[in-house]
Amino acid sequence: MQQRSEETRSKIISSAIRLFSGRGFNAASVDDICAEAGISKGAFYHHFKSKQDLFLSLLDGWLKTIDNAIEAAKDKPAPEAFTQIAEAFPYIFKTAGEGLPMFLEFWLQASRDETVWQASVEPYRRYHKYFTALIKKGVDEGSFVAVNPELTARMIISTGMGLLLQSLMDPQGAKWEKVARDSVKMLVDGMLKK
Amino acid sequence: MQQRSEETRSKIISSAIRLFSGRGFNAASVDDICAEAGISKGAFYHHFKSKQDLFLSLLDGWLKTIDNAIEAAKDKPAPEAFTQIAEAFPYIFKTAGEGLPMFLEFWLQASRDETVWQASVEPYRRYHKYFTALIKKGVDEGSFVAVNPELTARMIISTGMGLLLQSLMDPQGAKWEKVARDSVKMLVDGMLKK
DNA sequence: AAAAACAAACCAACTGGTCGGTTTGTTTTT
DNA sequence: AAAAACAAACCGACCAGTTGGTTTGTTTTT
Repeated sequence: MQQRSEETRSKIISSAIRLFSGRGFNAASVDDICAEAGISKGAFYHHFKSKQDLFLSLLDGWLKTIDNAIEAAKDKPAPEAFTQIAEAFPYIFKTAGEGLPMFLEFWLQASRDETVWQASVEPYRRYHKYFTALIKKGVDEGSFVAVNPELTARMIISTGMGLLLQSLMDPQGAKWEKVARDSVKMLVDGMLKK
Repeated sequence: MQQRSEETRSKIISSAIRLFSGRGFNAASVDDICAEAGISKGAFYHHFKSKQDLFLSLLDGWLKTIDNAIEAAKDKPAPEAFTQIAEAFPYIFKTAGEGLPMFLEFWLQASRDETVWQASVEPYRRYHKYFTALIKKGVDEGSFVAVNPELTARMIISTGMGLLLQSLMDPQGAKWEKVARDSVKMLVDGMLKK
């Protein structure tokens, strides 16, 4: 009963991730998603009340994986916490399927669709606050020099986003994961007390 | 006769920028663009042979403004060159019209459309090479410490892209321009020999 | 300088097709 | 028998692009 239902649902979700990230929300039709998942339109509308509903559900699941990664690094000293979160990034930003990044699609829709924006803006601000607090904590612990934590947090987030964007255009397998790791290392090293 | 023609063409272009950046390439229809520009579809297809042709034409113009900004900073010492390019960014990344960024739309289409990718990848690699060379030049001039120029260039580009992405979601007027300026300053300071 | 010819610029109606979404009735699975 | 999935048909809206005819400004002829 729930077994089959759950399987169908997850087939829809992984097909949707693949198509949304590959073609974009608008260009991927419900028909396409159903065809990819090998299910009927009826089944689709049994699980999601609309295409947008599906999208918001994907967004929700994705935000949860970020929260989990942050939660898992909660009690570590600041430099280790950054490193650990950086390690989790390649997974977070690839979500599932072919490993194509949904992230940009989430962001884009958030900038254009009021409902998606509403669902994203609070978590987004929370992440920025978290990174800022983590830097301040590093300063308090005596391991970081007193930089501008607000701005530095912004830049760390920016770097992650920018690298993802670049990897989107110029995909070269695991190479970008190394670049991401090296970048975080460089940023953290820059903050470390010599 | 050319007067009127040129005026129509520029009306199409500015409407297209507004709509593409506001809704995305797919969601903005040719009908919408014509309505916004206050011209007919016939006029549209007189000036551009397709919607994609219009898009490529916008991309081309945009890449030229970047080249110009880089060209203008050519002979300055490295730290000044970075600062000058950073100053030009707010203009480059806003293109025209309502000031909404077309950049993301260019990037997105490049990752999804072979033709757009072809038109973008060479300039993109050129910019990365340029920044790398600029950092090396700074090292040679004795003003920068010997960092990893390749990676640092990537990070500078990433930071710019990431900040733009953030500004897209959380628009607050000129605030992001200040953040961008401060970020470049921070990155350049980090490279400067103490 | 007026008239005629011309081509570029433009318009508005239309084409063939696809879209997301929904409904209806049937079959399979639990 | 209830839940889940299916297949097919339907719809009003919208899409990019085409067509054929009209306006506009310029050039040539008289």
